[in-house]
Amino acid sequence: MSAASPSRKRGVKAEVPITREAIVAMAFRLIEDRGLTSFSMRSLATELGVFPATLYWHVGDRSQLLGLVEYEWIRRVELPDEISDWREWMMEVGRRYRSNAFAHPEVARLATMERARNSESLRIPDALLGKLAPLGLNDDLVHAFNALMGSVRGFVFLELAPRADSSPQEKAAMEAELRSLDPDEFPNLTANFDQLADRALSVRWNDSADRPLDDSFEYLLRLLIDGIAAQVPRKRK
Amino acid sequence: MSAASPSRKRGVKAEVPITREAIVAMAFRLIEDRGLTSFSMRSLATELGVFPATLYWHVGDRSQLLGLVEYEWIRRVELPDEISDWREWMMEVGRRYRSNAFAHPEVARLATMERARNSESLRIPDALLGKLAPLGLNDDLVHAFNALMGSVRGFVFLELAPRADSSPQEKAAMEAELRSLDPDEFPNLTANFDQLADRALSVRWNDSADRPLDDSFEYLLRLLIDGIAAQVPRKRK
DNA sequence: ACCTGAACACCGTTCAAGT
DNA sequence: ACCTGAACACCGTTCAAGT
Repeated sequence: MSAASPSRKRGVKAEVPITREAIVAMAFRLIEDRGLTSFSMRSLATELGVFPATLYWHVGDRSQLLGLVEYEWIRRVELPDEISDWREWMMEVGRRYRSNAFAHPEVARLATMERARNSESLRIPDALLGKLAPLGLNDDLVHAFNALMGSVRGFVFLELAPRADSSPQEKAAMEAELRSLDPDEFPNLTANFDQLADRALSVRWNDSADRPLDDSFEYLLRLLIDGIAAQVPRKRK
Repeated sequence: MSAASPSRKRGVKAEVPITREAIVAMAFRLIEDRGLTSFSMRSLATELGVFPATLYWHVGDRSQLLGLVEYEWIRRVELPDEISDWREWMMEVGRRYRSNAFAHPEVARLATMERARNSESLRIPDALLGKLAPLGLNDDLVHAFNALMGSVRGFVFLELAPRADSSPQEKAAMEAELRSLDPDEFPNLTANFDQLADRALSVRWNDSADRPLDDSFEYLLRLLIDGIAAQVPRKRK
């Protein structure tokens, strides 16, 4: 149980060749299937039919491996080069980033939490900058960039956050707690409860996978992009 | 080394009385001083001169304890009840939330990552809703709420993220890497590098504590709040 | 009620040794 | 070059037993 099943003899190569790519692919699968918290180097090794130390030879250590998994995730986001209008382009990039996050929520959370230091992760920032720079925002260029990057990535991260520990009956307990808030302590939440129920951050009990905040995300993108557009001197609307 | 120093005898009370509050306060301090990653139930117990099992009697388990630490953190944000204008009120709440995060960055990261299920954490959402609801946004009420909550919390979280592993020479390596980006692969980043250097998400090497993105945060708040204001029917500007 | 002491089932990482 | 086997220094959590 502590290692490969038909335990190999010393120095004998594994039956399936252990490559860097195979390790990363399996790590991606395990994180997504069993959750980031229950992922471990040891369980990964067991799954590959190999001893833990083998992994260290191929991928350095745990945090380097997670960096490779991150890379594998962000790589999946394709840029919509066919869209010429900068506003539509940004909307679409936002949507694709978010779609990719929902397709692999556990890895997405990982990718937001750790610093993405791979230069591949600069592909999207570079493209975004390519759209922002020609607008003539001057000193606000960096702020528009930060506002977009921070809001979009941050929003999606918060959307995904509760996935962590939502057991069957935890949900019910949470719903009951939210439904029975004290109107004296939380007058506004209780007064507007029907509108918010399971549709607002901090007022949800289901996974975002079940009831995503699609419309709120679109609203946010519009707010940001229209706001930036309003500051563009007078080139195109 | 594995427990209290002058090792007490069985059943003898600790010299310093171990209360729930004392445990939470010490956990807060340890997380902030030594970082979230190196915090453990065992080190906390040692620091309190007590055996690990003692903690479990008082605070349940690790995740419940972290919930209490979270609560202790968010509690510190005071709402600016003296401000009547809703736009200024929201700007100020955003600033205070962010200030509190910078005052305790490690705990702030924790509080964003875990689900804050304490009802105290609904104090700010309730107050925000109290300002948004009278604006007459109708169906957009929930979206404006989500856009504000998600952007602000998400932005600050991303600002704080790289704190995790910034050693002395890691910074220099990162700066060097960013400064020597390939202009063919990243034409826009390299062309606008001076404007972005150490001031943009994904293009930083110093801690946000050293060079915070103050202006970008203000810009984001303005974008959001002005955007919402533009959709207010015609009550107040 | 409150705490000890030991145990259980895990971790990440290192390293000499094998082939 | 690549992998084993064992070891080191940790974890979170449980539980009978003590007072």
